[in-house]
Amino acid sequence: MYDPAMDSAERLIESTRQLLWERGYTGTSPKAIQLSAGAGQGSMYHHFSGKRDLAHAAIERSSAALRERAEAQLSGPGTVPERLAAYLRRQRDVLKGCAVGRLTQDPDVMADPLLRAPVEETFGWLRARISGILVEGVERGELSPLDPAATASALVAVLQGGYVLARAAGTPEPFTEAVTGALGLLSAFVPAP
Amino acid sequence: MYDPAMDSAERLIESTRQLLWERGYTGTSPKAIQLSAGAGQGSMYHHFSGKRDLAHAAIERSSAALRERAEAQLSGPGTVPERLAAYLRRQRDVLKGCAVGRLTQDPDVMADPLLRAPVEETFGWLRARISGILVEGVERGELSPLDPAATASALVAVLQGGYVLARAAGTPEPFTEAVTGALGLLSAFVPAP
DNA sequence: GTCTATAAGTTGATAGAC
DNA sequence: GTCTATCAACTTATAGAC
Repeated sequence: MYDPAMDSAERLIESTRQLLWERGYTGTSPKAIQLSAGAGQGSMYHHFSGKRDLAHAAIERSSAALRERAEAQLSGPGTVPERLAAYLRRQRDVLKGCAVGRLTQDPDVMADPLLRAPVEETFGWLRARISGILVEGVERGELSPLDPAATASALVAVLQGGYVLARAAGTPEPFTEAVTGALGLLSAFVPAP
Repeated sequence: MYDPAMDSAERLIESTRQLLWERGYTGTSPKAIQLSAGAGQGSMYHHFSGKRDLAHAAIERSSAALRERAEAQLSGPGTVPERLAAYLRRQRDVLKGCAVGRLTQDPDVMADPLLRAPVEETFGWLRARISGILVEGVERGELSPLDPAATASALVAVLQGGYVLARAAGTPEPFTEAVTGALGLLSAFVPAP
């Protein structure tokens, strides 16, 4: 993770982001962050008040990144079913899991309003965004009538649960399979051309 | 967790099971286990070789429990769609999450073949079991033809992802909503009576 | 079986020099 | 801004008494 092109504060945030992703909040020590960033204790405590402060910056960044990547696919060209398929089938580092979803399993993150807020907002936004797209699809006649909010939650859950199944299996295959299954079910709501 | 009706070894396993569920492997110390079980260090290291040994016993137990509860619903009465709905809608402590799925986020568990095996087996079994039930449903004419393996993975993913969304939101609602969405999509494959 | 003592290493910081 | 020293508490045991 050490990259001399970034300044210390930047390297510390990026290292924290990666370590939170891989090991969670409890599993990530200031020492490990400093080692990964190539920064000393003095540097870390100069730029940030402590582990919590660094984690906050890292979580905000991961949350923003998730939203940007999702929006890029969801606002793309094509019909609503095509846009949803593009989002679900997007290239992902499946075995690494979701940098934001992962944090929901960390009780210390969820117990801290400051750390928790970006996680809550991100999934709230994603479910609402996909629900809106489903409404759009029904209105345009690209989808048969369905419950938009419930279907949106199901689609987001398939991704988050797909990561769990893939990690359990040790291979990305169950993730891809779950996405295929979800799109197969959804295809029953796509009117014939 | 202290229950004088259980012996020390039993209380240690149950305490470990609960702590792994709530805080994960990294977040659970031998000291916390002993405190929760009302057992001393000597007792713990007499019955178990260490934290890993105790975690192994606890994970085996959680995995067996998940399979038993799932089988109870899945082998129940009714048509295939009814049995799947009964399983998906089963009463759950949603905000607590899944005791087995949670472990997939713990790198120390996934890196250890002994601790990882029960997790891998449990989800492998569950996906195969539901896939078999879907095959049964199609054969009986209770479901229109669909991809059984992919649909099974999608349904299990909806549950695991539902836990993630619920914890992110701080309320069980997104879990219930995701299940409703999944059953709504599946209902398009249930022939009219 | 359970208890207490001991210990080397880590955690998450603070203090003050440069 | 970054460095080194220091620190109290915790982690994950091991040893030996009872």
